[in-house]
Amino acid sequence: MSEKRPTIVDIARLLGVSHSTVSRAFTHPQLLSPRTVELVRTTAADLGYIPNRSAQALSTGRPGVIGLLVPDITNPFFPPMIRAAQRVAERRGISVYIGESDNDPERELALISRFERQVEGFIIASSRLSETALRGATERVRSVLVNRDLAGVPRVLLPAGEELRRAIADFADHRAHGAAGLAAGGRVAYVGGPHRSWSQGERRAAVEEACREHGVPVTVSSCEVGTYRESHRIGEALEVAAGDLVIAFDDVIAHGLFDALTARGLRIPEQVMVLGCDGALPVETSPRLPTVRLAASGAGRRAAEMLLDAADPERVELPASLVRWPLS
Amino acid sequence: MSEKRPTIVDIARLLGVSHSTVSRAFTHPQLLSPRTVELVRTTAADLGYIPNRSAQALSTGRPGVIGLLVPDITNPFFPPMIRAAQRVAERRGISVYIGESDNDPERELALISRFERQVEGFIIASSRLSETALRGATERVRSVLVNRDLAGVPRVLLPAGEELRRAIADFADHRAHGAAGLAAGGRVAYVGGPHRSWSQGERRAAVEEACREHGVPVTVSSCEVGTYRESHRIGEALEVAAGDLVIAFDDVIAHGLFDALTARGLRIPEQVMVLGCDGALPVETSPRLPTVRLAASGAGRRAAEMLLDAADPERVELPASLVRWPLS
DNA sequence: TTGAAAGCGGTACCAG
DNA sequence: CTGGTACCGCTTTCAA
Repeated sequence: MSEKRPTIVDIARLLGVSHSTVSRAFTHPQLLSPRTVELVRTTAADLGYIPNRSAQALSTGRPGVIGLLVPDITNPFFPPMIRAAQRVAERRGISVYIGESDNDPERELALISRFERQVEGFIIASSRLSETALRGATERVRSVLVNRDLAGVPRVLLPAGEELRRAIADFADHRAHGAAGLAAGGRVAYVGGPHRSWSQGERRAAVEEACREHGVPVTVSSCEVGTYRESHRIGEALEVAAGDLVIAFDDVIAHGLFDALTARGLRIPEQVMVLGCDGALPVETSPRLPTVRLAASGAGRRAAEMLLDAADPERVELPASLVRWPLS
Repeated sequence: MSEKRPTIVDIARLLGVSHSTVSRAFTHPQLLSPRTVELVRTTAADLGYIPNRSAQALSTGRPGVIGLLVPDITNPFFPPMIRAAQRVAERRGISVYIGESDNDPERELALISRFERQVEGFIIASSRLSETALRGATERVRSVLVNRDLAGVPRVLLPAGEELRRAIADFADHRAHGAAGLAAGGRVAYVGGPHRSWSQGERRAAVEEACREHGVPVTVSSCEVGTYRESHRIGEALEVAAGDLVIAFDDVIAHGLFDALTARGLRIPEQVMVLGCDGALPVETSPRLPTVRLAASGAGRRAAEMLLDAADPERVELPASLVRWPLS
């Protein structure tokens, strides 16, 4: 396998032209006579010529690759983002290195220094780095952040706060009017995610603010790892009563809570409502859980475009949508 | 950002040695005096030297990258595989290009030709290519297949057949003894996946054979796209009665069927059992569905090792395990 | 044990 | 419009 593939020199020799001509036929065809371009291109195709990216990278200084860093590829939120970014890159002839930090800042930093020399830039999703570390990295390599709000660095944010506030407002409203089996004393229980991330802060703050504003009591707890299994355990002990609204950091946690609460005999959504976040699970439950659906694909696409088109709009927010919400 | 990073020439000049010496300090330290090696290495570290992979690739002819092709990155089966392969590659200083074919043979082929010149080899998971096309590709570039059984090409297989047979044997057994609410007339309904893949054939064949062998009537149908939504719709119309066993191609389909059947008033698993495959969902249902859990991570790891260590054992099967199965 | 020099496969500048 | 040539950063003979 892998016979020696033809280079521009082979093509040049075959055509009796200089290899610069062959190169130009691909990179600056305007400088050449249409006939020459045509000739070069067809023989190149005949020979099965494919440019050597390493050589191009070396001579242009542009590697033709971007790095995409995620904390956890098995979190269903990321694959759609990866896919979208990849599609954009592909259309521009650019490849994507995938790097997974495993939620570990050390590993994230290691990945960055491992790749920084080889890529045109990074898309760093849900970075676990400290502000200092992240700023240092982004100063060395062109980067676009996803779900991290660092002033001065291009970033795409998927805030869920607005929709969470809406949900809580609806909840407070129904509660006040004693509608639909909601007891007057209903509370909100927020179960946060495992990491200190921008999303974490944003969602929690929104929940707390909205509850304060609407005079709804709220309790806050957190996961350590964020798996279904763990949140199920949390749900077994969670202080919840009929009339409450349980808000989870994400859909996986929401599902664990949902199942645990159901097992405790609480009827959902009639007695207790469970609201998740992300909207990227490949499966649903029955009854289907409401969620704040985030534009993961949109974020991947936008981030890639910002990175590759070097566009300026440096802080982009993509709207979320509250779906399957029974109170609106 | 991106100041000019130091090259071996910078280090060489600083030390008053030739740049070949610097190069050797990294690639063939045995050839140098320990003092020189030490000297070069420390000043390299001081300067923050990072080798330029493109240059290395160009001069050695080895790109230091492998390509990992999957049909659908949002299918929860693949991320653990990607992660595992990535870890192995990383440990060897090799990066991973991720490519998604979107279940489209054309796209898969396009990705292959786009990458083949830039990678040391491919891991091709669940290829959708015809045998001819795939053989052509694997002749040009070193490749390891996952879940595709092409003689002569190194491959890692995750067969589910044995465990499916076991499940059906259990089912037939219980049915014969009229145990646990299983009506004597119970049947097996197999709902296949959307693609003609090796796994598809393997699972379906196993189900049909085992049913024939045990004298259990079986019906076979198929998904067109394989989403939760679609399989839910299929479940609404599926011909099922109390005492039946429903086997789905994967867990996503199983969940759709499960919810639809539950909505039809069938109690699961008391009246109807639903068995999935893969065991990679980030969430579970309640009651938790049994599944044939495949070693996705193991496959990623093995495939990467086979590719990078150029080892010979060319056909590897990784065992599956039937989990949460109520009849064993 | 080290240096000099020739590539690897392209790009891009300078002439003509 | 096209050819000649230097160069990108590193590896690898070949000599010394």
